[in-house]
Amino acid sequence: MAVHNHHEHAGASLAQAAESALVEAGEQWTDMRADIFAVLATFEKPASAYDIADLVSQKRGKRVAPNSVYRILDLFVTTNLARRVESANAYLANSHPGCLHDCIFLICDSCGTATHIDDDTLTMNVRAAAEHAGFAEVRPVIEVRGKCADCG
Amino acid sequence: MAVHNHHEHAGASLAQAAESALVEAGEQWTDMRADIFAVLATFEKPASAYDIADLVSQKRGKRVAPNSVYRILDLFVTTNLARRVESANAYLANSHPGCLHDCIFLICDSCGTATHIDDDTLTMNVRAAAEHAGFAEVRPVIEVRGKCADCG
DNA sequence: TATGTGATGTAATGTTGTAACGTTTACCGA
DNA sequence: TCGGTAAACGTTACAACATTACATCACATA
Repeated sequence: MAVHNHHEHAGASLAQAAESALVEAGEQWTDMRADIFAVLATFEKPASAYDIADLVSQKRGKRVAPNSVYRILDLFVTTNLARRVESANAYLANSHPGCLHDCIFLICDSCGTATHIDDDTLTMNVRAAAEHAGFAEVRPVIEVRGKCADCG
Repeated sequence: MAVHNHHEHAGASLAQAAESALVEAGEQWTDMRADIFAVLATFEKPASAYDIADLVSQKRGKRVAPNSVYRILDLFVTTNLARRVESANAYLANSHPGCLHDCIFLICDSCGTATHIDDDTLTMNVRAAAEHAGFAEVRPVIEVRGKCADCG
């Protein structure tokens, strides 16, 4: 089992960490980005770009188009502030930005909440298998749909 | 490394195998289903429901609505004749129906073609990790995006 | 024939994602 | 202070993916 130390952030601490990470990546921490990150971070379940657009629109009292949200979500994903959950067409805030991982997401089909596991051994094996098959620049997508402990 | 014997089917043999598997599952092998499976099986890349709808429409000389295609694709997925590739919003024919697996898909971001690996040890580890976290009835989604050998 | 069931057809709509292009803002050097 | 530039953001339109509700058809059988 790979050992790995995390800071699991939440709330203001998480926003702080996100800001640092983004600035470190040479990007700006604008009001819009802060708002979108804040909204994203309040979700337990993967949030769709449209969900976020609605909430940010409310928050600002002015319509924010999905389009703008996608742009910023893409930025967040490439800078590792957020993750896209492919099997849900939705996004999650990364609770430990600045720390690079292949996450394994667990999504409950019943209540929709998502948690994640970090198991570097496992994800490395997946990468290795793909590379062995001749793939390069691999980006593993490892998600597990199922029924969570609460819904069991 | 888990040992596992497959029949990797192709062409008519694959259609045959699919038909048997579907009938075995207590479902009918209709013309429509045969056509959709045939079209799906010609693809190297994951095929969207709309792609399939277009081709089947041509083949039949009559518009087949996406709706009908989705219905049948869902049936194929539940009976293990086809797989959904979550990260591509598309489907692949299962080249060894009747044989139950958690496949690992490798999708090339450059040319779009998909291959798959069967590594039961690896997928069992993913299942185990999810179950250890309290999840039940788990369905792993393991896909790797990257650059295939040909595009490298 | 009447009735039930499963498969398919039709139409409408909802959801997710992108493209193209215009406007604003922040910052920099003259 | 004045333009110039580039990044961020806004607006509109549209493309791609997916579902819902309901109608119809074919076939089996009471």
